[in-house]
Amino acid sequence: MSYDFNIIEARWQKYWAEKNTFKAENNSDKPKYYVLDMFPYPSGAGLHVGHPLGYIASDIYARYKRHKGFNVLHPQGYDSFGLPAEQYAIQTGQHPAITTKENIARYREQLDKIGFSFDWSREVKTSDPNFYKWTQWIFIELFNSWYDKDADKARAIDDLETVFTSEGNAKVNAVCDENITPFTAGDWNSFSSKEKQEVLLKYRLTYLAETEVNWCPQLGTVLANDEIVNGVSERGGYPVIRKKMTQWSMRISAYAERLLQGLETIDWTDSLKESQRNWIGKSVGASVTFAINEHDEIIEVFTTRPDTIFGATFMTLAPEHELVAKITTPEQKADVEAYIEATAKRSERERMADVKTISGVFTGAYAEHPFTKKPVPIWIGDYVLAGYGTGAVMAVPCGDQRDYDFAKYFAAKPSMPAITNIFEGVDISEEAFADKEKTIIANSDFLNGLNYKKATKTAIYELEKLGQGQGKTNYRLRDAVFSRQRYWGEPFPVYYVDGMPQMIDVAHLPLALPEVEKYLPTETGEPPLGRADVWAWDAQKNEVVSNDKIDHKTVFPLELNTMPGWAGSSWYPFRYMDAGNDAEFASAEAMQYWQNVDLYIGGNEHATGHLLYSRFWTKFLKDRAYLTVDEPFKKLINQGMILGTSAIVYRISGSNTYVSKGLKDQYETEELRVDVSLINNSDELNVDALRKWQPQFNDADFELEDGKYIVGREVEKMSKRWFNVVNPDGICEQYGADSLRLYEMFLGPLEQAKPWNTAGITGVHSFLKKLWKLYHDGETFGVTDTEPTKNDLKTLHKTIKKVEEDIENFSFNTSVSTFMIAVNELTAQKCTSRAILESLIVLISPYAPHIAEELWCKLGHKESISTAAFPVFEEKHLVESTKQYPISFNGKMRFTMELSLDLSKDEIEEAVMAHEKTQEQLAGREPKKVIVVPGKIVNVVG
RNA sequence: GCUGAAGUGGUGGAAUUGGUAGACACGUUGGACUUAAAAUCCAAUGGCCUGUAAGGCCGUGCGGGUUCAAGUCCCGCCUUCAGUACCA
Repeated sequence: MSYDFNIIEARWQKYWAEKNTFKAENNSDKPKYYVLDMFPYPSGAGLHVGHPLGYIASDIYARYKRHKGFNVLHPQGYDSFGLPAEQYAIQTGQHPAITTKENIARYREQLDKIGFSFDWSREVKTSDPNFYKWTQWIFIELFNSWYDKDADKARAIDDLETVFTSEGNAKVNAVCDENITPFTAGDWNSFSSKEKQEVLLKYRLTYLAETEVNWCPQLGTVLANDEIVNGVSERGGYPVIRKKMTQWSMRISAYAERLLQGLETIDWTDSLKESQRNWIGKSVGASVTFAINEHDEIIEVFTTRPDTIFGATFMTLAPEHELVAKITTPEQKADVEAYIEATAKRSERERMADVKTISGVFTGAYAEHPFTKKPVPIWIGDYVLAGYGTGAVMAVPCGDQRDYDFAKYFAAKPSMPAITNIFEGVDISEEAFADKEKTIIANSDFLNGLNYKKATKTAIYELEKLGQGQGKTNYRLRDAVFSRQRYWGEPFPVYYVDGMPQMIDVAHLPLALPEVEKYLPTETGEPPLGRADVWAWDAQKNEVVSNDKIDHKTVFPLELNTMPGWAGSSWYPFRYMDAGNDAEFASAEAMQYWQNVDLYIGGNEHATGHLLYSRFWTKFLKDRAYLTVDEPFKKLINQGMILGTSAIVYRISGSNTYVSKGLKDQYETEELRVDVSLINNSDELNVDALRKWQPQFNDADFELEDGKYIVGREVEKMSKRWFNVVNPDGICEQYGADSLRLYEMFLGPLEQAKPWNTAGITGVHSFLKKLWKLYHDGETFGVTDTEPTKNDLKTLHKTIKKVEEDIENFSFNTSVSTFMIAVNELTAQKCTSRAILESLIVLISPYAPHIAEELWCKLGHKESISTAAFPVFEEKHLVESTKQYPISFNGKMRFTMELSLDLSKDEIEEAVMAHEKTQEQLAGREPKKVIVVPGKIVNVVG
C-alpha cells in the first residue's frame, strides 16, 4: 500500500471542514491560547510559497497547543480594503468588491490545500460592512474622547464639556492643539454652538486639522510617513510632495510615552522594539525661549543639552519658520528670500540625499542670550527641520557637530561669532565635543565645574527662575493622518453641518460605501466619493439620501474621504473573539476569556505601521473600558521572507541571440529575466519551452555551452515582474501539502530570510514515504501489539524531548531533522510496536497533519488526532548505566572512557588515573590534578 | 553615521549555550536492482599528508586574548543583510 498523499490530503481536509474540527469555543475548562497570523491582503496574484511560511509555523504551534490541552483560537481573515483592487477598478471599471471577492475565493482555495487548522467560522473581512461598522464605531469613540494628562488616559468628551461649563479650560491638562486660547466658564457658556464645537475639536482624539501632508499626485492620495520609502511612495515608487490639506488626524502622540513603556511588558524581538523606540523618538531636554532684540516676538527652541547654553553663539531657524519673515532686516531681505525660494524648490528627497552641503543665510536679527544678555545672531539654515521640535535651535558649535560645521562654514562672515569652548580640557579645533559622559562644563558662569547631569539640572532651574525655559520631553512621533482620497476604504460616519463634523448615530451604522460610476477623483479634485449621486445624510430620517436633496437644514453633505488601510487592521484581533456579534464589536465575556493574542506571527514590514497603530487603539479601547488588556500582542515573531531565485538569460545587444552564462563575457549583453519554471535543477534552460513562453523568443537563436543553455541566477524578492514566483499549488499536487509544510520549515530558521529552492523537497518527501513504510508491512498495515524494546523507547523519548523543546523555541527546522532520525532508527530497529508508533505520529502531526490523521485512523482511533494528548517525556528511558567521557590533557591528547554513571567525582578521578591508556598518555608527565565535572566531562591536567 | 542581526563544507543548515565541529537534508561519486530510465536501497563525501590501512596535521570571516578546553566568552578589525537618518 503506497503513500497516496493526494487522496489522503483531500480526505482529511474534507473531514476537518465537515466536522468543524478546529472550531474554538468561547468558554472551556481548558486554558486558552490565541495564535494569530497577520491576515493577508488578497491580491490578484494569489499566494506564493512565501506567504504560507508564517501560517505553517503558527499552525504547528496551534496544533501543538491543542495536543497540550489548550483551548486554541486560531482564526484567519482578510485585510480586504486596499489600493490594488481600486487601481484594478480604475483600469477595468470592475467594482473592487467583486475583485476582492474573487481574490478571497482564490486565497481560500489555496489555503485549504495546505491543511491549516483555522477556525473559519470566525473569518473576518475588513471590507465587510458588518466588520467596518465597528471600525466606524471606534472612530466615533475616538471622536468622543480626549486625553487627560492628569489621569494619563483617554476620557469621554462629555466630561470635558462639564469642566468647561463650570470652570473653563485653565485647569484642564490635556493633550491637544498647541494654540488653545484660555477661556473661563463664562466665556464658554457664551460661546455659540459652532464656537464650542471648534474648541472641542482641538481636544478630540481624532480631529480635523489643516495639516501639511505627504501628497502623492500619481496615486491621488495622501500617504502616512511609514508609507513613504526614500521620499517616494512605498507602492508604485511615485514622488511625494508636501501639501496643506484639511484632514482627519489621530492623536497618537498622546500615547507616545505609554507606547514606549508598554514595550517593556511584551515579548517581541529587540530589533522590533528598537524600531518602535526610534519611531517614537523620545528625547529629554528643555525648552528655552530667547527674546528677540527690537521685537516683541520670542523664539522657542528645544534642546537636549541645556547644560551647554553658555556655548550658544548663534541661533538657526528652519527656512519655513514663521518668524523668519517678521524678523528679517531690510538689508538681509533679498538674501533671505532668495534662500527660502531655493530651499522650497528642492524636494524633500533632494534635501535628504544631500546632507553634506551646508547652506544658510543671516536674517540680520539678534536674540538675547538668557544669561549673558549678549546679542546672538539669528540665522536660517535647512539643516534645521521645520517638522521637529520647534523648528529652531540654539546653536552650540562646540558641542554639536552640525552647529560646528555651520559655524566653520560661515566663519568668515562678521555675523557669525567665533566658537566658544565651554568644556574643560577639551580640544575643539577640529571637531565638536559631544560626549555627555565626559563633560565638565567651563567658561559658563554658575555652571562651571559641573558635569552634564548637574549642569542640566542647574541650567533648567535657572531658566525657570527667569521664566525663560523648563524641562521638556520631545517625541518624534507625529499625529497620524487618517484621511485617504480613495474609494475602496471605510467611509467616515461623518456629515457636516455648517462646516462642523457630526457623527452619525451608532444605531444607524454601518454607513455603507455608495456606488460610483468611476473610481477616480472628480474633475474638481474631490475624492472618488464626490462622484456618488446618493451620498448625503438625512439627519431626521437617519439615512443616506440623494445629493440633490441637500438643504443644509435636515439633509447634509457626507464626508468624502475614506479611512486608511490600517484602520481595520488596528483592531481585528478582537473581532475574532466574537466575530458574529451584531450588538458589540465583541462581547465582554468573549474578550474577558480570550484577553489578547498570545502569539502573533507576521512579516516585519509592519514594525512601525500596523504594530504601532494597533497598540494605540488597544490602549485607547482599554482607557474607555471596552477592553481589559493594554497590549494586543503578547509575543510576536517575524518570519523571514522567502525570496525568489530569478533566472537570467543574456541577449547579445541589438540581436535576438541569447548566450549561455559561461559565454556572456565574450559579448556585450543585456540581462532578461525569464520564468523560473523553464529552468531545471541544474540551472539549465528548457529552450523549447522558452520559445513557447513569450513571442519574442519564438525565433530566437541560442548559443549553448556543452549542449546546454545555462542561466544566471539572482536571489531577490518574489514578484510577478521578475517571473520568479513559485506558488504552493503545484508543490501540493506533486509532493503533497505535508511535504510542503515540512519543507518550508526545513528550509532554515523561521525568522531568517531565505531563497526558495525546490530541489531539496525530495528529502522531506522521501521522509514521509519512509514514515508511511514504518507503519506498513508491504501491502498491509504492520503495527503490532508487541512490547517496545529499550532502544525503541529511547528513540521515542529522545524525540519527544527534542520536539517539545524545538516547538517551544520556534526552532521548527531542527525538529524535522529529529523526525527523520527517529524514523531511520525505528526502521533499523524494525519497530512495529503500537505504543511507540502511536506516540510518534502525535509528535509529527502538527507538522504533517494529513498523514498523521490517516495513520491515526488506521491505528483504530475514531476521533481526530488533534484530540490526542502530546506524549509525556520520561527521563528514565534515556538514562544509561554508562556514559562516555571525553578526556583531554592540556587540550591535546584526547580519548573517551566509558564509566559507570553512579561514580562519584573521586571515583571517576581514580578510574581515569588507573586506566592503562591514561598511564600511557601521561608517560613522562606528572599530572597535577584531574578535573571532574560531574555528569559531564573529565579533564586531566598534566 | 547610528541601531539591529549575521558570517560554519559544493549548498540549505545542526551543535544540549564553554566540552569529540559539520547532525539532518540536498548535491556529487561509486555500487545494487533494471533492456533502459524513473523510483528504491547500500556506501563514500571539510581540506591536506603518508602507496593502502592505522595514524597525523589544518580547519567555524581576519588578528590577538582568557581557558585544561573557544564556532560559542573578551578586545580590535573586515564583510554582508535589514531598519533608520540633518531629531537639536
